[in-house]
Amino acid sequence: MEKEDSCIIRLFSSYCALSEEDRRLLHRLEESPIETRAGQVLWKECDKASEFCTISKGWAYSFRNMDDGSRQILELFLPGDIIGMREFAFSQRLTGLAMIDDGMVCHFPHRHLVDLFSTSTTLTAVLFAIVSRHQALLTERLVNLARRSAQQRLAHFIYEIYERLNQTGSFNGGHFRLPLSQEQIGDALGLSSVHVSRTFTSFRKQQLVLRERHRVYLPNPQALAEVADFDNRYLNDSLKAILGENGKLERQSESSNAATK
Amino acid sequence: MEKEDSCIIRLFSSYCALSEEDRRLLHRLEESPIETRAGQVLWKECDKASEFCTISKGWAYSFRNMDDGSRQILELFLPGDIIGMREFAFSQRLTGLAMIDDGMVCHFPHRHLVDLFSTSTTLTAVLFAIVSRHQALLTERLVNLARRSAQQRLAHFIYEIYERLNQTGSFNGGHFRLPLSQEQIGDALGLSSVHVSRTFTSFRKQQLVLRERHRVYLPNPQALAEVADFDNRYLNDSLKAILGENGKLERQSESSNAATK
DNA sequence: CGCAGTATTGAAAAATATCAAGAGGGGTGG
DNA sequence: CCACCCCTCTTGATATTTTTCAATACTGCG
Repeated sequence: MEKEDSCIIRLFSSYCALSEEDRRLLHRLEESPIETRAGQVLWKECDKASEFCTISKGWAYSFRNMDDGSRQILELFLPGDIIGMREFAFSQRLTGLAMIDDGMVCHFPHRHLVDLFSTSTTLTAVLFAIVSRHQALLTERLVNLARRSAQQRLAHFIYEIYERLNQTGSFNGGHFRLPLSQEQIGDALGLSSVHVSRTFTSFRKQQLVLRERHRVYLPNPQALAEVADFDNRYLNDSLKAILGENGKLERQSESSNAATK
Repeated sequence: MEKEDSCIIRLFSSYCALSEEDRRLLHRLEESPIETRAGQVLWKECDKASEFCTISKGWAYSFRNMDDGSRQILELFLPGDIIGMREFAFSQRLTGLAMIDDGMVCHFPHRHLVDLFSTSTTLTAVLFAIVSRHQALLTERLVNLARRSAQQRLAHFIYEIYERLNQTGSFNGGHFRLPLSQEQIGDALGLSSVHVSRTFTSFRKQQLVLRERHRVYLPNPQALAEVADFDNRYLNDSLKAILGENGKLERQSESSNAATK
């Protein structure tokens, strides 16, 4: 991995070794980076959907506004993520998308992906793996919302972010930035902001999570994972060699990601 | 669509016209049909994952057993669905899979899909569209669990099944079979079976849903959809022409599926 | 007929939401 | 530099929703 690699190339190459040609194809997906501002809404429900986008800087979330005025935050996107794959088969957006931070995104039309299907089997398979992992995240979130207490939900949410930041190497020191208000966290967890506050207070008393403004310290990540009933297979098993046996596809060395659990 | 078409060919051809070659490729995914019994567990969490499967008869669900002994049902699979795409990037199953009905399934290894990527751009794109639609279902379920009351959840759940059965032409007369116990419904909705029972009772009083054993009558589907705050775009918009502009891919006539909403 | 799984109903308990009031913090304009 | 304001967070009291426990009824089946 050369240092000039973009986020998306780093993402793909964590799954599989890429040819120069593959890199060139991927670069097409990041042709026109756009600066975005914190709070900016990139699209709303029901907007026309004909583009994906990649995020190379900042955090974003997808959301759904409900009839009763409440809001559900569905996914949290960190740098390197691909956004909008849900709507590949749809003509309209099913969820809105908003920036949390200032950041940088690149749009590209659905058609570029179809082009990619016909040019590189490797990239197609990797893309499929990425979608598959994304679905695993979504599934886990679903379990979290449906079956766990407020404490567990919040613990799971924070620990998942901690793990994802770890994976992309964005975690250093015992703390990280969590640029979400308690209201936004509540919207993500299906809880009222008041209850999120109470839960944070309780975590502070238990020395599980110390939150200060937008900075979070985890004195004992392992303990937090246990509270959350966190099983990190859905995050850490996704770099397996899908492609090993096919002649055209090379298995990548495993050095880039330590096996866990 | 010839009458000899299998479920999966019908599924794919609802997105896009298929060549003979495409059909032949798809047939490979249904080589070895296996009879299954009601209640049979096809795989459990943590089992090795190297196969997808298609379901051609009967209903199935994916589930997750929680540490506290409860269970979450994540997805409901009806005939024609492809199962296990979540684990394409994983070496282990993340959820179990169980049959509701007696039925028929066909297993095929992940590698067949990679082969398909390298042989047919059309099928690849359609597959992607199918995955995308599946993700839309999952997202909608998430919103349902996180943001709605028990009444709305149940209404949404039932109405979604009603719509899906309509789409595959499996709905006739004013009623359909819903072969799930109230406990299973609760497991799917994150509710206790007791509360599911109360909610059904309330629906009966409101003449929204009449449930008798495993048969469900909807005197007024529209009213049910309104209670559920149901927006059917996520089910009915997914057959758009993704592939129109690419030379190799033909847009299908729209006759097979009426536009809705 | 009896049995096992499933469904219903009531009463009490638990979890979470809502409402409301106040506290803290950071940016902005004077 | 200060005052003010807006936004976010905290905390308490109360209301609502859903769960749990328990008892009883129902249903299909051997």
